[in-house]
Amino acid sequence: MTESFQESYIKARKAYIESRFLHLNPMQRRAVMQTEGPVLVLAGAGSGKTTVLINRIYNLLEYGCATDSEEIPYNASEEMLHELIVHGERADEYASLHPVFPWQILAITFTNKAASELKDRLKKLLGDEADELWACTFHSACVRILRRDADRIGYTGSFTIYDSADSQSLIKRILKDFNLDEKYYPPRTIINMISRAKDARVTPDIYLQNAKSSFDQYRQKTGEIYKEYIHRLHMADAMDFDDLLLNTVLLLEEFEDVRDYWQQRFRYVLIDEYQDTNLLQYQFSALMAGRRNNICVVGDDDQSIYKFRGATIENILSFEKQYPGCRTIRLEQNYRSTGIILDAANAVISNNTERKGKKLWTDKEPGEKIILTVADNEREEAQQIASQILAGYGKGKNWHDYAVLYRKNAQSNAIEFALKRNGIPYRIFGGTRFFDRAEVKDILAYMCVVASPQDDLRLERIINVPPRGIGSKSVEAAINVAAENNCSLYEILSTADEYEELSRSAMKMRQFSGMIRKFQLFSEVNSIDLLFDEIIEKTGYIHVLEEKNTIENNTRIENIRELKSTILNFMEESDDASLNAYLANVALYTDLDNYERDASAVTLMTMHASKGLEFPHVFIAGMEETIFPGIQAIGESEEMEEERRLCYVAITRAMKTLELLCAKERMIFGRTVANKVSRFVEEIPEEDITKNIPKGYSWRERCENSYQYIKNEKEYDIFYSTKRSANHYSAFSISGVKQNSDSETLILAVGDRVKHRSFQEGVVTKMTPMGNDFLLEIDFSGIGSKKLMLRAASRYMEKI
DNA sequence: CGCACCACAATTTTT
DNA sequence: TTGTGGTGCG
Repeated sequence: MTESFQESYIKARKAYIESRFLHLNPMQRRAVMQTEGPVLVLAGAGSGKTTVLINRIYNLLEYGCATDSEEIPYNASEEMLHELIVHGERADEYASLHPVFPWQILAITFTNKAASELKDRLKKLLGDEADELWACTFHSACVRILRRDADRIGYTGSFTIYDSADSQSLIKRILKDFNLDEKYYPPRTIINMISRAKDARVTPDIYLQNAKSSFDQYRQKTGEIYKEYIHRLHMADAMDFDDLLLNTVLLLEEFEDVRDYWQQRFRYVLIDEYQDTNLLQYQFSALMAGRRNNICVVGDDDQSIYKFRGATIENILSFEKQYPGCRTIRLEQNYRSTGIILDAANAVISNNTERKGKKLWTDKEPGEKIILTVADNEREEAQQIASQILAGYGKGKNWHDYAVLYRKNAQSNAIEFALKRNGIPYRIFGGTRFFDRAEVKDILAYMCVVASPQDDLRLERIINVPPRGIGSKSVEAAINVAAENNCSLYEILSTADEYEELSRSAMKMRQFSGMIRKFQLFSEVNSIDLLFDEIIEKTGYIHVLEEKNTIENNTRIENIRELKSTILNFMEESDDASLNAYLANVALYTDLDNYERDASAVTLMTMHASKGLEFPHVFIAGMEETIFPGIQAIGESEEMEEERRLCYVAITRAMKTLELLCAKERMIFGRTVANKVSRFVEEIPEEDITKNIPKGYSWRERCENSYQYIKNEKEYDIFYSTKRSANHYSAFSISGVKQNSDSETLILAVGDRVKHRSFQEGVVTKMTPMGNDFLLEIDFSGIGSKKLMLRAASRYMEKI
């Protein structure tokens, strides 16, 4: 076989495969065909990222590494070459080189929704073969890996998963047992701190050591909580979200055979939304890609909006350094939006400094201008949206062509109300999630306890729900006994009459544990939907709700019915319909997964939730300083950049039209405030925008008389230093707001020392005007920085 | 023990 | 304005 034959074979093969991907643009095609080694795909919004992922996987399965290899089949012949050149019948076969089996591919996404969309699209392309492929989230991938070998690291294979609400109640429980005040140790803050520690791989012991050497009492306490938290999770055979990642990484690092197994298995690793990965997720990816280093990450640094939960943009910025020889591909052609929308998005994001730099372009028409509407208040803002949608619907648009995006969930109220009044069907995402509703959690808690009775946390939740006469005193006593005997609460309940201190409710406790026992036996021979029915029936849960025929109770019953339908759904779709499998699935399930693109309804969601979605017509409500960008970002350049990225994400959701709205005044916490129009609006080029502003309204004028608008850190500093030198004016005379007659609001300035009723002494480090009030940041010695509203906090503070 | 009412505090985004 | 957590009474 001559060398030139080999060359022409490779060439023909490549040309042939290329011809199979002609529906892609050249950059996309490169991303599909560079199969070997590390690849970084910087994919702008709407640049066909998912298409690339799908086609890349298709290419791997169909042609293996043929497009990125010098190797030719050992039996390559002139005939085969000819077949390739003329695209003959057997060309497909001859072009293929070491095709990949579906189970050798690991494709990681961030949301279940993205994962199932990937799967669905692959299924359409490949048929049932796609089922073998791992297209899942980090968390579910970790669960699968852990289920197999959890015993190596001290868990059983059927460990339970705690969602964030579970973690929070566990923290609260610990605080109680430690006799610590939730005010000093807000559970949320503690959870955040633990989460960060885990991500940085700081163990409780290291954490405590650090705290001790720096004589930090507060950190020492939180360290103890951290330690206890881990301990209790372990006792309950439970892992929280972070543990899933951490333990997987530990497992892979520690056990060579386990690592080998997975590295051997997965020839190709693909990671979506790489800009949102945290340290652990990076380590996980690196471990899985292992020796072959066939890792392809797809992401967009401009769309990194989850820094607050530990995502480090560094991962994507430094990918090229971490993987020398990496090949970088930029996808900048946008297939989603009109020229004007892209122009606006580019203009806004260009105000950020920390980015790789990328400019979206399109060959589409410029399209319609962006509209800015200034409404009188949030009610009118919502009404504007409703009217526009109604008008569009009248012209033949579908409800699902519309989306309303906002910064925070609280904004949805007014919009919901307006849509309701106008009879517009809508779907809302976020807010209290379905699986966070009390009734849903209750029923699931029953199922958890049936699956693993040592789950004290869930047991405690349902021990008296519905009421069965085991009050908090009795529960407390039983918990104490359990702690003394170092065993689970369930064990104590089932042997309650052996303990004197439980004599009063022993009967009821035994009845309860007997019922759980019966459920366990029941579930051994029955499917989960029947177990569900049995639990509802025997606990009388729905029955109790039915007794009071209130709207609330009816919606609760609805929710429980809905839960049943998710169970049935799960049983249909999953090949492992065991109780454990269901519970694991449920913990990782979010509302967004319910999202149906074609449901005939307007979509309401936060900008965060909208990532990855697209809509022909988009409204963004609340384009005001202090809302978007949020108050917390003003004056903080890093956070401001994140807000701006969020704005970029929101703008690029729109395909055809985009309307921005703001209100002259709006109610926040029962108070009317006037905000300045968002700086992001001003960053959009004049020529892209049509301003729909009431006569005689000038936001520029407003801004001069209002402290709602603080442009950057410098101005901010000047603002406060002037205030300070002005010798302690009342906050309210400063902001030009009438002082309350009964007000005993403190007169404060940055630098003042205060004494708070519960937090003791602290120093005011920051004052931010907010509505008719000020947001104070006070650094309390030992506790750290706290944010308080001046008006409210004045009653508990004095100046010292 | 359970329910109703009151007081207070708090404001972001979520796999 | 909203939600939560604590208290006091039946």
